[in-house]
Amino acid sequence: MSTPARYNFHETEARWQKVWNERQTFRAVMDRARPKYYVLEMFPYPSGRIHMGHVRNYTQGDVIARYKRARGFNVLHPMGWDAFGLPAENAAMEKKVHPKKWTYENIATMKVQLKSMGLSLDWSREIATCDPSYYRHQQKMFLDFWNAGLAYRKEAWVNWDPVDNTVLANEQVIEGKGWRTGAPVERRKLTQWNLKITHFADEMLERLDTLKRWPEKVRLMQANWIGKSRGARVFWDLTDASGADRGKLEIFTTRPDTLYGASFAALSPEHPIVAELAGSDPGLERFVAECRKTGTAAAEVETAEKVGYKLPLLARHPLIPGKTMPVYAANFVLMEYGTGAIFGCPGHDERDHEFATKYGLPILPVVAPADTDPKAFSVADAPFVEDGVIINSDFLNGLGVDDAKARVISRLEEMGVGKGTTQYRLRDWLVSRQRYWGCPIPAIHCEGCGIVPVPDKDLPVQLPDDVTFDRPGNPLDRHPTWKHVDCPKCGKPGRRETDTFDTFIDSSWYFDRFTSPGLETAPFDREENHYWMPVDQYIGGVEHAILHLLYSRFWTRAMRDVQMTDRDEPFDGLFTQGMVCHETYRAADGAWLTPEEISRDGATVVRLSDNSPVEVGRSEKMSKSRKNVVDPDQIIRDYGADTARWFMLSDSPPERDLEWTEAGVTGAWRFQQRLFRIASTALEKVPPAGTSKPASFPDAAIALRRAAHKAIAGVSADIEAFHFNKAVARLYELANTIDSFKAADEPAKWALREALEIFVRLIGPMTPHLAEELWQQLGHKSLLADSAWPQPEDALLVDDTVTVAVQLNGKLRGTIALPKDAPKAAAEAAALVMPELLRGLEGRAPKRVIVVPNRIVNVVV
RNA sequence: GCCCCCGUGGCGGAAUUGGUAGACGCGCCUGACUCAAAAUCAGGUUCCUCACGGAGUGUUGGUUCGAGUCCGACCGGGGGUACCA
Repeated sequence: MSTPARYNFHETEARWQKVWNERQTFRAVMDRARPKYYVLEMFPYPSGRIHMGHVRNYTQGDVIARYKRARGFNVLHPMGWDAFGLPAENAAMEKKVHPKKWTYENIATMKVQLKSMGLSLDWSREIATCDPSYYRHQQKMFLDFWNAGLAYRKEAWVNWDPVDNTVLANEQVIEGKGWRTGAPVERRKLTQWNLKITHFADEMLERLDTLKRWPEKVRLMQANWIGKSRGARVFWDLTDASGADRGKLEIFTTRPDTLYGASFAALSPEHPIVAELAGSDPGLERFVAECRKTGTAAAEVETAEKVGYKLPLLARHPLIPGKTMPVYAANFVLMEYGTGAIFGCPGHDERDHEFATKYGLPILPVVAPADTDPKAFSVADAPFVEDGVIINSDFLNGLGVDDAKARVISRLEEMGVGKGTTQYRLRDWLVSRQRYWGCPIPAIHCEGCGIVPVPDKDLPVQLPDDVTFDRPGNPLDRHPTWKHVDCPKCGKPGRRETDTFDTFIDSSWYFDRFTSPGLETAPFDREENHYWMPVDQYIGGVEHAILHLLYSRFWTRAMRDVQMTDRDEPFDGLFTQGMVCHETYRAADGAWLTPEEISRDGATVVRLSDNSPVEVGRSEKMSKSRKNVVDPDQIIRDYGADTARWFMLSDSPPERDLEWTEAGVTGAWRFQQRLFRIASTALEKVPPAGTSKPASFPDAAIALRRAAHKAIAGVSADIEAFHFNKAVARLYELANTIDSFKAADEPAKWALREALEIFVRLIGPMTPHLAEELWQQLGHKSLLADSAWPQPEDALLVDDTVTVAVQLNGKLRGTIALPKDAPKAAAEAAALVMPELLRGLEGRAPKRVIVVPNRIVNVVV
């Protein structure tokens, strides 16, 4: 036997990539006769180089794409670039390179890197969101939404990121800090563009239940973010100390059942009534200013004491004639939620209790635990927030909380002093950004006409190239000429809007654009879009559970409302993959070290440069700051794309974090080599392709055939269920079985070829280059990428003999081999003569014997 | 605080509907090959015990002929979210 050649992945991977490219194997064309399958991974931001997170994401998507393709689906698997964004501007400031140049150079680099992974992508559909041919349609859609009342400008308190010098949407503030910079956000009152995402709050919440192929976790996060709560709005008459009418106060509450326990009213410091009073009250003005200073960071909020400022007003209780209560401005009342005003019920709310205790306000219990004597029940020390029975509340006494809510709301409505309402936590999407490298907002400010849309004929509003980044702030704003345009309505000099769109708009419809990427006259062709959409399988990081995934659901509905599509949801199936982690290393001086800077010998780890000891830290998400990054380029160069892909899929379930280890990679690499060797050795024995099937097989060959056909069924099910690690384990098993198979006669050799062919087809989605190579060596002229997925023979999926466990009182005593579906009596008889069982029985007679066919016999004494 | 998820060998992780716990891989050990090493190949590898056997899926209690899986309480880890009235 000749020594098998070593597998040259360099040459092989490049060769097959070239073949796929030249034959345009993965080009997608609409074909109504075939079922479509749209596989999409979240497109990358062109930051410079791909990282391991990309490799994991795109490997998973590629497995699905290639698998579905083999199963006969017309697969669309495109790739593009989320190309607008702040890093390009930061690069411009630091490296004096234009954002456009920087972005396109990064795209070029990353495209080469992605191509080296051997992904089954249709590159002819590549798009970049910074291309005017893309964003012109975005501008047009925005104008349509504006026209339909889904976009508006409003002055409001907004989140300002002081590092990026721009406003942020609510979703982009994480624990009081900017999502990109981590800087504590400031509150500013500004006039900004908003999209009316709240218009769809209820629909988006309701439809979550129908997204069966989304992770439960993501649906839950979105539901919490939308935050629907039922309650009531209640109107309180305000008077001053003399009893003179001072208007009405509207509050929101989810606990109208506790209205009889009210002891004060509190307004947000930003409430209009407070603002008005502050004009003539310097003390109040100081209080409001003080509240504004307190940050919104989680730690600050938690420790901040509840403080109030008593206003010269009294509120009349809507249900208790003659009862009035004090009115405060209070720092814990938010202007953005409800009506910016509350009533305080200290007996049944933590915050109100703290506030009332501090200011000596009455604390009256109006709900008591069901089995407690109401007279003995006190909430002086702590509020009672659980369900119970209403007390001290006139017509509500004796009711449960839910009944009381319904009863009091109908009473309030009868009296005309309140109404039942639904409140959402979700707020409208603030989309203007005071930045250059984004899609210009197509609007013109005119002194006479107000804010005017840019006419269709003037679209796209293109970014000017000649901008400077020598100063902070928005380069568009200080551009000498760009913003000076005439009003399209009256022709007088106007001013162009210099804000650009939040880049999350760019990514809210790119999946639609992929269905007709070159179309100039519209964002997409209706028929193409109707054929390909929705995305059947979307894959990306869970960090977008709210941001991108919520915005995309909104944009899809907005397009529907302006009659562009008839679709409600963009993504039929969603999978969120885990992060790629790596150990961290620190030198004695505390400096982080890269994996290349260290050397490992058994348990000891030292620094390569000077052999000094290195402290090994826990595995964390790969990040530049901790230096625990491994460059995919390097891995692909040293081990090949197939090895990187195989390792990404083995071991860890795809939704969980994966720890990247050098040992794991070399293990994956050795397996590629071993496979090549197993196949090469076997190839010398097997009959040529197309040899007809023998009439019968020896037992060993039947066992091999069973193993191969079971692998088909198992791997298929595993891929469908995103259990790639289990599919990998099955493939190892099949490889081991093939490796140890001795093909003595012709039927056995035929079975060996069959098993090899099945194996090669099963690894096709995972290690496509090696599989394509072996497929060719097996004597096939056509591409594996164009071949159908193997079909298992049903007869080979079931065994004719099964191993049945025999237990004594539930403890395993041994196993017996029985024909499949043997009668219970036969199983029992076979078990009862087992020596291991008899020894355990010690002569006792069985009280009961439980037989589960094909599984277990349990003897009970 | 509230909501959700997860605790299985030295490690990553398997285990349809409750039915032989530890598949598969990594690591480690032994042996073969080699002057030697690497690579490769063969065997072993949950723990205790020489063995027979026993124990074992975070802890603890329960349901069941039988529990990693179901139920209760607790401990630990992770994620989401929050003065949301």
